[in-house]
Order: sequence, then C-alpha cells, then structure tokens
Amino acid sequence: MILEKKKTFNAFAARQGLRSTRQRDVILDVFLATHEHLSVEELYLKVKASQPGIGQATVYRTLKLFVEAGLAREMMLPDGQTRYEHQLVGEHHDHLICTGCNAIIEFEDEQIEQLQRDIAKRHGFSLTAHKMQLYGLCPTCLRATA
Amino acid sequence: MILEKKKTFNAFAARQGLRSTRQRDVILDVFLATHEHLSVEELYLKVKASQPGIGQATVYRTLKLFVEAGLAREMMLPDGQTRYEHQLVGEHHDHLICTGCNAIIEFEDEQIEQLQRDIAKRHGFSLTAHKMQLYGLCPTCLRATA
DNA sequence: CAAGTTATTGAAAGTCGTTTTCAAAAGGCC
DNA sequence: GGCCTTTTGAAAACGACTTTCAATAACTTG
Repeated sequence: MILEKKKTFNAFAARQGLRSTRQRDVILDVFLATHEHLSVEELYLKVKASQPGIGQATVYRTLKLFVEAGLAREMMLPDGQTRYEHQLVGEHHDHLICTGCNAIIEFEDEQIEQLQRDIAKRHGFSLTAHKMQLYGLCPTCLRATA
Repeated sequence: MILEKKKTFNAFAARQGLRSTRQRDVILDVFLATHEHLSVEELYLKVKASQPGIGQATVYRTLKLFVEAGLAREMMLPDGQTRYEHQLVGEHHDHLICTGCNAIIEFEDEQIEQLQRDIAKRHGFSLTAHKMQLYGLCPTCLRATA
C-alpha cells in the first residue's frame, strides 16, 4: 500500500515533469509512515530527524504536491494550522473532534453523503468536495468535566 | 429584529460588565445592516466609512464579542480570512460554496442534523457544534465552464 | 458633578503560519 | 562532462490577526 502510493506520486511527478529528489523521497516516506493528522511543523520535525538539513519551505512545498497528486488531504482545524492526512482514492471521511483533548475520530456515513448530493442537485450545483466536522466532548473528557 | 439583537448584545454586555461605547454601537449597527458573510476587513471598511477613526483592532475585538454574545458566527473559508455571519438563536445552517465565483448558499437539513447526532451518540460524544461545507460549481459557473 | 477607578481605544509593534525570493546546488538530457 | 532547468535552504516577506501601551472615555462613588 505504501508502495502503491509511491507509484501514484511518481506517476504524478512524471506527468508534471517534476524531478525526483532525495528530499521529496524522504518527505513522502515520513508522511506515509504516519497515521495521524499532522501539521506541517510536526511533519517537518520528523523529516529533520530523519534527514537534517531539509528546510521547512521544502516540506510546505512538497505537501502541496501530495495534495495535487491526490494522496494527501488538507484539513484546517480552528487551531490555525493546516494539517495533512492520507487520502485514499474514492474514500472520503469526515471528522468528529473533541474540543477537550483535540482527539480526532474519523467516520464515514453514506446516508449523509447521499443527502449532500441531493442538496447540491436541488441547487443545480455540481459537487466536487465537502468538509464536515462535528465538535463535542469525547467520553473521556465528558467524564472529566462532570 | 435589529432592535432585538441590540437588546441581546446589551444584555450580554451588562452581564459581562462591559461598557457601552460609541465604537461598539457603530460596529453593531454596521454588522446588523449587512446580509453577507463579511470578512473583518470588509466590515472594517464599512465601519470606517460611517465613523472614520475607528481602528481595525477594535473591529476584531468587537466581532469576537458578538460571537460570545451569540449573535454572530465565525466561518473560515479556504481563502484564509475569518468571516462573520448573523446567528439566529436556535438556527444553524450550513453552506454550499461555488468554487468558481465564491457564491455562498445557505441551507438547512434536518435529516443530516439527525444523522450527525446519531454519529456523535454512537461514539459517546456530547455534540456542541458542527460545520459542514459543500464545494462545487453553481449553475452559472457550470454553464460558463462547459 | 468632580475625582477616582477601570475598561476601552487606536496606532504601532509583535506573532505565527505560510509563501516568496534568490543564489547555490542538484537533476536530467544531449 | 557540459548545459539548461528545476529544486533547494535560508532568510526575508507576507497577511491575518493579536498584543502592547499610553491616552481617553465610561461608569462609580462621595
């Protein structure tokens, strides 16, 4: 699966006439090895740990490429940092976010997606993307608050 | 209705021990007179037109108060600016956004809200808020693209 | 209503995430 | 290996927003 993603990126790079560099390889490896919703800063630290000397700017630039290549998705939380998560082709999930501990739970709901398509259709829109975040307190934080 | 909102704010101000100032009155008037999803910058320009000398910082500070008072809602679009819209008590709508012309259409869907509550419940969350944006092309932009 | 206390203000400086600039370095092609 | 072009890192620039701070304005109290 990681190999598959690397292929996806290489295909994209070839299509765009991008050069293959050590930096991009490292950043892709680091990104693919994670499973959280990481900020650029966090990614940058991991990258630097594995290859000191790689600059932040390169990490920023490369993550944008991943989005273009379709293997990452940007998400903006109210904390003001852009975070990146893996994007599996054809799959799109949404987020349930705990405002207590910032935990993020992913979910998918085909019924909601269908209703979203209905709404778009009703307004004559051709839908290309959507974002949905539910905010609340997770069971642990609820218990702590009570 | 505008009067009602002013009362809401005054009540909030009194509760918080806030002082009543000319600046806050002006900003509230300007805000209530709008019907779009305005950025702070846009609001600031309108405010300055009506009362030159009011600073940006005051507009930023005051809009946050409106949110706390429950009469405005923040929304962040991918353009990086925070926008504010009116918030009617008990009503919460979502947005359908045209990526061509940036038009914003508001909608409400009780079915989706119910499903959201179900999802939260399933994960043991106590839901406090949600954000949902659908992105696509509006009929006009669709026609222009074709 | 004057005096004192405290909140509020505007301007400017500061933050912080992100982007751009630019010269040096590296990649790919002949 | 040379040549042209992309990519890079460091530092500067950017832009939205927040903070600082001294001046000013709003309540409170006597």
